Amino acid sequence: MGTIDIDGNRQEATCKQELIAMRDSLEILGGKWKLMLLRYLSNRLEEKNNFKKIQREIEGLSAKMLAKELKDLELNLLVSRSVVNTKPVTVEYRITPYGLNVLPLSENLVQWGLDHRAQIKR
Amino acid sequence: MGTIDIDGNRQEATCKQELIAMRDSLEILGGKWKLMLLRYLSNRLEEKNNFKKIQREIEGLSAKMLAKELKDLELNLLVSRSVVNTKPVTVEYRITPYGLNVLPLSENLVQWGLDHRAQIKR
DNA sequence: GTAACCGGTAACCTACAGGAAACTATCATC
DNA sequence: GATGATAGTTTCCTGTAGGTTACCGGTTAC
Repeated sequence: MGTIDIDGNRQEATCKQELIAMRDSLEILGGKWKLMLLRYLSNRLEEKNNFKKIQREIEGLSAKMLAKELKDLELNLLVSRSVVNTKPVTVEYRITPYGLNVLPLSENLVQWGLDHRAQIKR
Repeated sequence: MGTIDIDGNRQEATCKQELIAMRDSLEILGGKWKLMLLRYLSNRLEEKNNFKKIQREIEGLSAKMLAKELKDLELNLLVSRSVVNTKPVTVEYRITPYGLNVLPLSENLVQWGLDHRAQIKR
């Protein structure tokens, strides 16, 4: 029945889990291009987003990084990849319904960044 | 009166600014210890948070990194540093009122991390 | 047959983040 | 005058994120 020890441990565990969760988020979303890709895809739900098209439209993004970031996002179920039987073969990337959950977070980051820039200018 | 060109440019600029703002946020808050430090300080508003005390209580955090992260946070007005005339001299770090604005964002990251861990387990 | 498109991969390189350990300087205590 | 506390700094080292360039295998169009 909740000795100080047990409560202490439980609270500490929860706190550690929170920190782990926070690092998870930063690790999974924190690459140079990941959030940018998710925002890009979320703005183009109706389009066919092929590998080359994405690379062409996001300036500075190399094939290697694009492939890697997309793989990471796919592993985390945030993006889906499907090969289409066109000639030559094309691959379509889409943000998943689950991936759309990242958008509020991304909006918060944008907002904080904008506010902060204003704050620092003072 | 809003030609296509003007609207197009305005929208593009806004979009770019959003991406810049997002990267700003990740850069400023994205170090290994920064958000952790802010959470730590926000949980100890009543205490005197000296350098050594912080270092002792956050496991794995070296003096070098602590000094660096605190400096960065101070530059961004998120943390305040004040030297106290004790013997030997002590330094008190506090999260600023402005710094408290980061907490909702941090909570969102924690929540997303927790949710995501649950999602991946399935 | 050769040039151009697709979706990548492989090899190499650099810069920076971050860790470990030793060191500095000041003051207090014993 | 040695020990230990304060708050850092300095030096050295390593791992990795990310960029550059070249390349591959398949298909179509000229």
